[in-house]
Amino acid sequence: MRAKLTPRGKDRREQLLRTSAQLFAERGYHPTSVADIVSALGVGKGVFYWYFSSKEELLAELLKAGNHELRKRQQQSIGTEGDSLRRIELGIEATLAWFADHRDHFSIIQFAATDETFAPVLARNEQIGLADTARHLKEAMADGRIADSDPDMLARAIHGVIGRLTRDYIIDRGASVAEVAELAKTFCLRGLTG
Amino acid sequence: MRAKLTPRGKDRREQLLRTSAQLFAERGYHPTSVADIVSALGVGKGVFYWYFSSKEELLAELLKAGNHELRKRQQQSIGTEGDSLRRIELGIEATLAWFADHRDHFSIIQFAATDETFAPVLARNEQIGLADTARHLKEAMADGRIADSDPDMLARAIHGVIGRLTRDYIIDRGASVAEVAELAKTFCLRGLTG
Amino acid sequence: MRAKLTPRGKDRREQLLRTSAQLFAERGYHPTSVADIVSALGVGKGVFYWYFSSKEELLAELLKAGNHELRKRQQQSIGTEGDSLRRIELGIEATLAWFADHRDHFSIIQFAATDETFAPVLARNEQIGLADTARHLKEAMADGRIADSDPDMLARAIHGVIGRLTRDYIIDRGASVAEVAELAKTFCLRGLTG
Amino acid sequence: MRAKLTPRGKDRREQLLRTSAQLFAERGYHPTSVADIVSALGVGKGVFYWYFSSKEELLAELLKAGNHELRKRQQQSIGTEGDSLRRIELGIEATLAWFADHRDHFSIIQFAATDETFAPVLARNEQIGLADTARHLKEAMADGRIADSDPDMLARAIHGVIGRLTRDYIIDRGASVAEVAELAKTFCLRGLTG
DNA sequence: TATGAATGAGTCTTCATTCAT
DNA sequence: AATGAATGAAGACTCATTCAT
Repeated sequence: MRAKLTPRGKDRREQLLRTSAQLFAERGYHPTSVADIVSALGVGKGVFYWYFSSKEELLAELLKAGNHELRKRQQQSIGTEGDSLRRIELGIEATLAWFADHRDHFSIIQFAATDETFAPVLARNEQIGLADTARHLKEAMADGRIADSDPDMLARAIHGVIGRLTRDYIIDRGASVAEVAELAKTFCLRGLTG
Repeated sequence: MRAKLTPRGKDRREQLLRTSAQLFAERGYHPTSVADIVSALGVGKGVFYWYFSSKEELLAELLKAGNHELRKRQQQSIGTEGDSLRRIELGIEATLAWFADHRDHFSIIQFAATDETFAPVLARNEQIGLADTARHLKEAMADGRIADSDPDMLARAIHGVIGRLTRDYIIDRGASVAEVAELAKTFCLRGLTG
Repeated sequence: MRAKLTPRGKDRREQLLRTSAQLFAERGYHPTSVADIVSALGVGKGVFYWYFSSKEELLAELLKAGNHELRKRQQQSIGTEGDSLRRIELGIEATLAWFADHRDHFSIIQFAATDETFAPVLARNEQIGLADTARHLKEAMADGRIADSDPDMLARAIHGVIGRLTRDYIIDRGASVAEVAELAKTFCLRGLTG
Repeated sequence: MRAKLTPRGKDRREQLLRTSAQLFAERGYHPTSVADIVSALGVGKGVFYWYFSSKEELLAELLKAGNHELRKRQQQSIGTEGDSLRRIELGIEATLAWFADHRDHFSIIQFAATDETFAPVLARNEQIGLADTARHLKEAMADGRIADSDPDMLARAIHGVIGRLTRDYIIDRGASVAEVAELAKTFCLRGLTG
């Protein structure tokens, strides 16, 4: 991770990130060699190692950047909404919508989850997302909107629903976000409120 | 997949299956070499290939056998229970309990999901589980116990909850099955009935 | 090579020889494993090593036995023919005819020629065949039927013609022996007599 | 088959080709491992795979390049000779002479003939050589220099003679080209003209 | 910045042969 | 005589990474 990059250098870096993400999603991380990546861009192998110190670092970068974007989208979507449960609904929608636009990212996360190496990055990402959800849940409990219960476990249950429906419908079948979001919101909100 | 195996041969095969599952779960599939597996058993490399035609076949075998066992447990647990929603609850409990006893299997499934090679086996396994759940849901809808909705999508939502809580609590933290099952059942049942 | 074999034992040995020859011809010597051979016969691996001390020995056996048969056929064909040149013609015909009936053997010889291991057996076989031909040639020279020349080199030239036409027409295209023999005899006899 | 090679790269490629040819000829194709090849050059194993995608490809390359050279030599030797039969004689001589200078190549062809994998390349090479010879034969027939007969079969008979004498005298005994060519030419020309 | 070349440990798999029963 | 099981050396090939230019 060089500190200073010329504009051209930034472009190259972006190119590498984009191309890798695509290839990783298509073929998987291990089956995609550094040689594949650079040759897809028509450059020499040195280029890769000029911008990234290793293949692992690149994936970590991808993971971090993706999560950053996802969260931005969630926050934009939630905006200043005052209702805690409504915030959860908006978050669900935003998440599905973002993955619909960034399908590559899903498979990458999926893989990273099976490799100890990426546990730290992934854990941090998840922690952030869970904390967001849990915050809304705690507020809803404090307001008596939902019964008292373990907010962390509930947050994980909700993320489980989102993750599974995203994979099965958004990624695998290219279903419409609205349709899936509808069921996801209903199921989760009822699950919380009873 | 040799047709005839002497008792001794069956034992060896089981040993290989067990040992592999353990190593795959600990270090991951790729990082575990065939050499690691056989040397853990203190036998020659050829032994592996006497019982399995490839490392891939071994994993597929593990996947199939595991799912078979899981389903057996679910069926035993459900027994002749007549109430459709209660059957779902029993299924949730049985699943968490089985994974608590077979943590290795969870990481193996997780990995397999990231490798195209195993998509067919995995798809078949999932399909079976989903169909079981969807059947109960359809019955509940027919009986007016829950509102009409897409039973397949609901089944996947439920499996999403179970999968996530299993991973985060049963596998990662060794939490008690009862405790997790309690929340999972409540969340899912409310999610269905509103 | 066990000294005494029961009648049943002799059969087994023959079966092994026949099956091996066929498989070697179809797939090649190296690509055919001992496992392939015994499993084609539906017997255990021990059987193979009961009758042959090694895969190599089996091939050598095949080579020797085949050559023995070929020569028998040539001799039967030549019988008591008094004319030396006519004897060469009869030999050519008999050789083509024998290979037409034993195509497997041709590929086996072909392979053996590329492996140092079998050089001795092959050399011995060739030597015998060449000596037969050379004897007729010497007689023809002594009788003034053909010009004096190196009988060994001439014999090899004749064998070159036979070998090549056998491969290209008898083996590869299943051409009729008569047709090929016609040209072979004409070409060789003219080559000798001018 | 990398498209771009620096001068240094071209050298390496040539070295690999040369070294492999030598080792294949000495020990045979299968007994020569890629490890043997690279260690004979004192380089790492990856070098081999930088220039050739497989051991097979290397051999195919060798076969093609060799045949190309041989044919060049034949054409140079024949030049603008107008007499069809004389062209055949010149071709015979050139072939023996080329193999005398490239003995390695002979064993390589010999081996390749026993492995289905190389059948296509070999077939193409042979086809070219046979077509050349057959062309001269047809001309000779048209001119009434030799009797009408199957030109393809005759070409194969001639190649049979050349192949055999090359192997037995040029390769195995290092005999003088002139001496062998003399008999080969006489035998074949007489064989044709009667 | 970038390239082509090189490294070499590590992977899966094959197979002739031997052994215990 | 015969079987299923086991051995283990050897082979082709991959690939992240480094280096000389």
